[in-house]
Amino acid sequence: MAYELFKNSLNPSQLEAVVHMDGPLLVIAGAGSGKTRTIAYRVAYLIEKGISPYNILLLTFTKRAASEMLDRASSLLNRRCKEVEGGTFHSLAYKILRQYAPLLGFRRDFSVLDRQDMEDIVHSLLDELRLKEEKVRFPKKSTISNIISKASNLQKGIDQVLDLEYPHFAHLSERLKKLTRAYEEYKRKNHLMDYDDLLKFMLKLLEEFSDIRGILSDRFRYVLVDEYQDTNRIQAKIVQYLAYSHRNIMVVGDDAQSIYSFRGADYRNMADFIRVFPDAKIIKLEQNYRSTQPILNFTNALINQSKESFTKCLYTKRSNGRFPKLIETHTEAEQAMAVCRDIQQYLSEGIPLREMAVLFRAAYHSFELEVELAKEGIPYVKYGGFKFLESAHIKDLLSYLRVVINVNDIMSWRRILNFLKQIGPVKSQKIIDWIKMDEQNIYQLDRWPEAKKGESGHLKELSNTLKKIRENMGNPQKAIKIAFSYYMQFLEQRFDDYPKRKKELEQIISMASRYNNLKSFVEDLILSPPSSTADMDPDLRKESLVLSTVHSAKGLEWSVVFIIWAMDGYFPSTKALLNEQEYEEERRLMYVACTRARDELRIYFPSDEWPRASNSFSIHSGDTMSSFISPIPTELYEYIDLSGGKIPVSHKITVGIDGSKIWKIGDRVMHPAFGRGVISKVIDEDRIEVFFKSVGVKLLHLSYTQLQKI
DNA sequence: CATCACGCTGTTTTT
DNA sequence: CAGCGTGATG
Repeated sequence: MAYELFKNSLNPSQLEAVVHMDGPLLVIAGAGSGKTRTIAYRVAYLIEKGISPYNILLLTFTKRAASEMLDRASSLLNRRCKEVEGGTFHSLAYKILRQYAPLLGFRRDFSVLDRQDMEDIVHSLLDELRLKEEKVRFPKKSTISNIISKASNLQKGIDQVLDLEYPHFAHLSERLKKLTRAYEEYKRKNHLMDYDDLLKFMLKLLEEFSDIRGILSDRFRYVLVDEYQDTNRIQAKIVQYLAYSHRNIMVVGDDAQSIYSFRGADYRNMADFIRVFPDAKIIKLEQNYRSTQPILNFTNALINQSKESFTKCLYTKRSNGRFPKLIETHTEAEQAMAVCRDIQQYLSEGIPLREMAVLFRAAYHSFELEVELAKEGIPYVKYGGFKFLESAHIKDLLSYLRVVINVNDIMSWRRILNFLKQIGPVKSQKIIDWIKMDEQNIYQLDRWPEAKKGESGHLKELSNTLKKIRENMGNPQKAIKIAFSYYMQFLEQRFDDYPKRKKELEQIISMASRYNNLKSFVEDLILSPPSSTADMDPDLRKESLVLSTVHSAKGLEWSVVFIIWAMDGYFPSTKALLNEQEYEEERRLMYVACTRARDELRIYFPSDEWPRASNSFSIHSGDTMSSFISPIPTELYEYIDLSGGKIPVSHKITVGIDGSKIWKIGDRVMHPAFGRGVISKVIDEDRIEVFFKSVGVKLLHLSYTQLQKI
């Protein structure tokens, strides 16, 4: 029955992927080639063939992607499709480790650290270990966390990561290694896992415990993995272990769309798949159902500039359509105005707002546009950038719930104790230690032996609140309300803009009504945080324009896509000097952004901001927009000049004797890796010596005259 | 030991 | 421009 039904709605390649039953399968699926559709149909097909949803595992990149596919499958077949185990690698790992963590020496109720928690720990360990010396500058805690995280994700040593990506910190390798060890130790001692640990320990579990491997592999008899090009080695291995007893594994991906290398993703996993499973069936999906041919011609040309060779070239039957437009404006402000005006134009042609999106590389690139949209009264929702859930007030509020759920949640304790008057990091730690001696202490915090007069009152109030939350574990909404009314006092003194934050907290409270158990509510929020307020309130998206980073826009599509591509806003960052690898990544980002458009593609760039204009010079002409565009045949797009013809002339930048490029802006001399420097000596017209405090290094640079001109 | 004020620094992307 | 670290003050 299913076969008959599906035959008419799928093309031959898709159908082949859908009805494939046992054995490894690699689907190379270009953008817009019906990947989601294929997976959804396959889930429905398997279930229709009598496979229990319980035995199917669907791994995706976001929770949203998983539920979309399962929704679709269930509308094809029936509601049973929703019972399929689906979600991110991280959420699966969490679920499984919740059960088996004791085998690895963790408590079952370990808690999960987000990035900020990780940085906080790194920070306090840094002080504790006295690793910082006065003379030598240490990387920021966020940089350190990046290094540690990357090493974990790549399964490499700190040394290797430093060599590869942070050569300017290579001399700190010993200290960073010591710090990393301390961090690992701290997490173990306090039963904490960060995001990377979830994957790492899941793999360890599968590697070292053959019985668990057996149990899990038997349970997940059909494993489907989406966006395989964005998995890292650990994830690839996890998949292999999960499939080891049956080899019923399907991976779907597109090597040209791999944009997560910064977190260790390796598109070569695609090629490796064939090596690991030499008998894998390979299916290519090259027909695009999304974009018009002019848009595809443009994107094909864009990605074919790449040194890497990709496995497919997209084509479509939608042969008509307008050409992509390249719109050059003078400044970013003019760009924002141009975008707004064009949005109004499309609106007047009858295209609804929800069919339009503006995409960009980094969250802050849309700031100016957001101002303009507000002025024009165009409603929008924004995806990407900092998470709603990561904002301090929300983490604060959740902390009260988290400690009730799990007394060992150190990070939450630190937060909420710190709010109390006269209690800072040191006393907090003492109280936490005291709580650890007897968990019941949390409901009688005022009995803390070292409490001073003023403190015990506050502690008692906190205890009472926690007690009331505990009594309402079965009613999350009420529990949060209790936490909320207690927390209000701190909210007001902590934030000037508290009315806005209060509203956001109320939004969280309203979300809680969908749950009947406090624990599952909080766990859901931690492991799949909403990426914008729109995720919590679907109505918001109905009549709004979408603004999104390219990363958050993956898997979505719109009729009209506006891309605003700036290299930087404030001043030329190190990003302006791209090395080949970064440039490659930049191009893929642009490619992914372009392929989201069904009918209209408009790419805007401000010539003045490439990089910033006024006191400006352009870095290498090869690094600017024109380098994306110039290799693309001009007959593939339409160029619109709103810049008044004022395209800045590129200057070549000085090259230091170490081969590095530096540039000067105002009174600052910038180096791509070392950051800001000061001119310590002017040797002659052509040579200067620059001192970089960040690394304590002096560099000799040529062509001072060039710098001065700038 | 907590808190506040000032000055320096340096710009992504996500689970 | 905002977040961070430092150092002085209570």
